[in-house]
Amino acid sequence: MAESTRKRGRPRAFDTDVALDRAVEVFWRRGYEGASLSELTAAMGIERPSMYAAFGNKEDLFRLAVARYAEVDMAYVRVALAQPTAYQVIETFLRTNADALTRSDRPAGCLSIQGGLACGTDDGRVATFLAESRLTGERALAERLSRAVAEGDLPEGTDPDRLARYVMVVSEGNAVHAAAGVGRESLYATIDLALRAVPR
Amino acid sequence: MAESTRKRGRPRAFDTDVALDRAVEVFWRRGYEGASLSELTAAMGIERPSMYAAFGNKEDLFRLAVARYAEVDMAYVRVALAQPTAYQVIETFLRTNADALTRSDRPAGCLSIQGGLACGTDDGRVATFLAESRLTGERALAERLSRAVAEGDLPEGTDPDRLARYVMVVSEGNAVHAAAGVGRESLYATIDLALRAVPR
DNA sequence: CGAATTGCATACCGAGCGGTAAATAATTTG
DNA sequence: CAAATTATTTACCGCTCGGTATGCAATTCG
Repeated sequence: MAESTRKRGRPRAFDTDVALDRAVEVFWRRGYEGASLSELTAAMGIERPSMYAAFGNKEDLFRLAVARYAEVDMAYVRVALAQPTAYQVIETFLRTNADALTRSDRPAGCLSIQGGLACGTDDGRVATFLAESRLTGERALAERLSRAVAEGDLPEGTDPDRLARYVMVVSEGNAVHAAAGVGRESLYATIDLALRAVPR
Repeated sequence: MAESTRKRGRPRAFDTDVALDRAVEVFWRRGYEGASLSELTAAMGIERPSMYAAFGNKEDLFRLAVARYAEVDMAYVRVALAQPTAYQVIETFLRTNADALTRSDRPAGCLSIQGGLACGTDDGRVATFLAESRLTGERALAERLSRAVAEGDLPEGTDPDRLARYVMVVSEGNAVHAAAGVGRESLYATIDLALRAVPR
């Protein structure tokens, strides 16, 4: 952010963003619980205490990883939301989402769903956090669609919340399929069908 | 199944199906990894060695639990597949699925998805198993829809595999939403929209 | 130059994990 | 009845988990 004024003490020997990207990948493949600190720190190229000093604890690291994921791997959402018409917003969102779910250089599927729908001993805090972060995306889409209704870009009486939820349902279902190995072209075919339900 | 001919040795002091139902619930709430043997056996009302003697190991127990889940908690699928028209098959499937995802006496969501999309050290065997079991359902639906195309119940040229996949995507997305606490009425609203994409 | 501050590496902690050995209890077979 | 068989109970195993105490290395401040 700001210019890094030289700090006292021994300088950090690794780049926190790079380390975070590595952590994203491990959490993505393994889920929150399935990712052990040993695998995480090995992938991040640092020792355990460095991770604790830099990021807090495992749960903190996961939340930061999800934030980084949203910034880097879900950049397509902002592009989609900027499309001129509601239909284009939805189509772009679903197709670029499918692309992201099936990138050959990334784990299949979506961190937000892979991360953990159900969890162990943490009283579901992680699952709740992920659900809320997905809901944030759903609300952003709903607001964009609401604007579209106001602008006459969607038929009068269209419920933007319901439409946004439907679009998210399709994207989440595609994420489940992608995690199971379904390929990009198949996801596209599903989207072709799903788009028939979008009012225009 | 068959009449239980008296067996030698000390008789089992618990009902395996009842115990399995309890295990289903724990796996459903916690996921495969999140469910510890301590919590499982406590819920099943038996000690650890009894579980190992009766079911094998944790992974075997999980597979049996999923089978039991398919038989008991997904009985609605068979009802849906038996509907007279393709549209009714799909609508019944999605609505009864939404009911199952939001039963007040059961965990929210779906064991097959909650169970674990990504897993830890087991090389994804559990995730693969769950994906295959979902695929079995998708194929059953595809076959039913294929018959519908042959019978002229769906427009000529309709691809039953794609349509089946779309329906499963909607049901899986709804499962993700349900796990996050979205209620039955909201799922119904999504289904109303989703059904607009179904050819008729 | 110290002195202070910060990060790194080794080695370790208690707890919980999945799984099991061994002794005992309940039943059928002869 | 005793022998054989099977289930249950208690206590335990080695391992890995997330997390940390401690001592050393690298840097800035005065």
